[in-house]
Amino acid sequence: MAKGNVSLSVIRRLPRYHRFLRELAEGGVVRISSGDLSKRMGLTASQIRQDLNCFGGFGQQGYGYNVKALYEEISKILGLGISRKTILIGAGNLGRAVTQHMDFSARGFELIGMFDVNPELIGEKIGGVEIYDSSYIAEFCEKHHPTIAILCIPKEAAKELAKVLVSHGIKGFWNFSHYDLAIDYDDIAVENVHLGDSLSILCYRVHELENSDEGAPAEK
Amino acid sequence: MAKGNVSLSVIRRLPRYHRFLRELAEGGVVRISSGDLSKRMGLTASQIRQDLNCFGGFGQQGYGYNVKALYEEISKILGLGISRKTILIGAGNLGRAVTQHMDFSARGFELIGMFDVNPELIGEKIGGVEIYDSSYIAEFCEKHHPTIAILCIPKEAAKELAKVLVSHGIKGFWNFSHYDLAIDYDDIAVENVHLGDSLSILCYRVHELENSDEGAPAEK
DNA sequence: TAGATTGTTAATCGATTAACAATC
DNA sequence: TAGATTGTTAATCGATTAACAATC
Repeated sequence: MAKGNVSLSVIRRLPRYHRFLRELAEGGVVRISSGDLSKRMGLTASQIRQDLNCFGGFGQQGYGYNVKALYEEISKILGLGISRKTILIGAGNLGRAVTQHMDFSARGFELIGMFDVNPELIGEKIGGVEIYDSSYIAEFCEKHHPTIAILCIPKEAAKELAKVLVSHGIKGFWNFSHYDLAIDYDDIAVENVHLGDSLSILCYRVHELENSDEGAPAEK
Repeated sequence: MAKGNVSLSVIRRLPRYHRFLRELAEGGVVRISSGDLSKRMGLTASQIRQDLNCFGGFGQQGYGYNVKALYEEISKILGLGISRKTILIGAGNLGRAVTQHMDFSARGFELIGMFDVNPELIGEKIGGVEIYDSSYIAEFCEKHHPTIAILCIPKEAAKELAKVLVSHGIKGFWNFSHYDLAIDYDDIAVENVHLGDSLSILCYRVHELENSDEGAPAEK
């Protein structure tokens, strides 16, 4: 589907296109031009057309793009809807919240088990999914062959555990631990969610704003 | 402190430098060269020196960088440690998990109140911080003057609420709602955390990996 | 001093934007 | 047909990398 290698910049914009298109479709919009979409998204029309043409010519001259069709195309490009057995490791506050907050199944992630080292949590069910003892992970993987792991554990544990999980067939990590998983494996997909880094960036930007305000009149 | 305007690419790398330097300092490492750090972080030495020199010359020829001093400098650049009154809106699973999971005070965020529309939650305390009724937000802001808001609410609510919060003095948003806040305000700092987009990107990358595997021998 | 490593300038690379012929 | 808008090529812009003189 993709014409050659698509840059990370483009890929990172795809989910946002997908989101806007879904909203447009839900709002009953049938067709949209790159110009119109660019205004809504705060991008240039050129960029939108360039991005989409990495994957194919989905538009029509003089018409624009069919919202629903384009939405479906991007769904396919993203690989949404392909079912993938998923496990979550670390059923603490964050792990449980993520489980309850995200619609995993909408993106094809089928959560089949959660794991924790805390004996108090073991046996509990969150959204119908049982929490098992972490020592059972290897055996569980051999039995059920999950391919995705969500890591909500401290960084010390993550580093060691990642190796074990890879050796048991995990192909993708959604990593919430404060550890950059990507460095060690390049034949494995890793998406890091560094909430701490994100909060630090907010901090910088508020700080920056305060400094630029000093003396300078409010811009608008 | 900053020499002119620093690009977003550089800023987004700062928290990661900060994280690595803290770990090095904790590990007892006193000095480090850009070359050594580049290997650990998977960057080029050139990039590290370029990035740091946006803010000042923190190194010394022939020696490298003093780990602790550089860590402190980046802390200052990021504006960590400046106390900012913070409120959290939406004390559902995600909001409560974020509260318990993040060390807000380490970055100067002082959580002074949480808000929710769910009557069952009102009056409850999470980590010593009380959950109030959302209808009390405006009054609370007038009284306590928070400058940061963490949004853990549905996107419909976020759009409307953001306006209200801005009019009551909020300068920075940590936005977990599925809504791109940045478009409307550019004199306000916004850091969006789109967990759904992040999961979609993981989906794409796993998908891409599977496709590149087909036929091609395993790379390594 | 000699070796190491920075800060900084120049070269390269990649991503974004502009332009426009093709065409619905 | 005329107007609109794409797909795509070329131009620009910005970010990364390389190189090296300065200097600890």
